[in-house]
Amino acid sequence: MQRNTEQYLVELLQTRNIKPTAMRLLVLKCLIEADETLTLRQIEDILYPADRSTIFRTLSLFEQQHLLHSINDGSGSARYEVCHSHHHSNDDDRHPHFRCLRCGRTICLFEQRIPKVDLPEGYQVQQFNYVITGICPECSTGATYMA
Amino acid sequence: MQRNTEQYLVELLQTRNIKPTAMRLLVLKCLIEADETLTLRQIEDILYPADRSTIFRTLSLFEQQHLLHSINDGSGSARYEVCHSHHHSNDDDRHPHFRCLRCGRTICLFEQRIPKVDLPEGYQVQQFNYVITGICPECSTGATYMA
DNA sequence: GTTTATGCAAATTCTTTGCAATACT
DNA sequence: AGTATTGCAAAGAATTTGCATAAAC
Repeated sequence: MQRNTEQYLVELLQTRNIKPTAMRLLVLKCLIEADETLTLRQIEDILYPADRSTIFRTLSLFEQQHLLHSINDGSGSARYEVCHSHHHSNDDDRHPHFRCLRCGRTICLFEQRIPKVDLPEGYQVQQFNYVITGICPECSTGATYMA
Repeated sequence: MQRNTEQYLVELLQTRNIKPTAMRLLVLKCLIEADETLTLRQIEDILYPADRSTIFRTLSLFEQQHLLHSINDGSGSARYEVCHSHHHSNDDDRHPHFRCLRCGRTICLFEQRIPKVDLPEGYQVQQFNYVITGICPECSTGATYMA
């Protein structure tokens, strides 16, 4: 890892009160470099032979400290993505996601906002989750995307 | 099961080209009578001692025939709900769902529509999934709802 | 009698935890 | 030394499949 990249990651962890260990830096780097959401399994593969439960606990910690959020896209496994807003404990940077049924990727639709729904009186909202499923542009054109 | 209720269910299955067996009628009835989404586990409990894999295969068949859709609310298990629109193979009746973190229910917000997001060129959309998490009115008022 | 549906058992996959070993301060 | 982190192993939960039996056409 480049020294200045590492420095950036260290600082990112510190802003969330997370002690920057080697494993945590690796997991964070992995998530930041992916331009799509990753499953635990995918991270495990990328960081092989790192241990699954360590990665799992790292992800849980990150989520608890609002450094990442997990999304549930109906694929059967949770997917993780680093938060873009750096407003602490406020996950209002959330955008819709698109899950491609052909290539299996779940892509962040950064350009879009999740349109809010007006709820009746009495609901306390914590989070919005918006997932569109279908076929992504790469897979539509015949040139099936292979991750 | 009342005779006229049964007749209704039989017809509903037939409109989707599903042979109305006893098990299928029970699963369908169970889903229609619930005013919330149900997990496989919940259906299993309601229909005890019916077999899990039979229910599972029934649900898969129903979904494939667009008689129900499954939603993924981040709770760790898929939830099922009968389609309201009876337009064949068109799941455009979808509404947002609200998952209460306290009582665990996932409620259908029938009054709301899922606001559509404009996607860039090239995306083929099949489905929209919108889940809001938080605390439901019953649980907010202190009188925690117990299913 | 052939096809379809069901029930049982178990495999698979994903998630999560207990605990001992290691590293850090 | 004392606390926090990691690795291994395995428990738990949800989903899915193989196969033999039973039911339907």
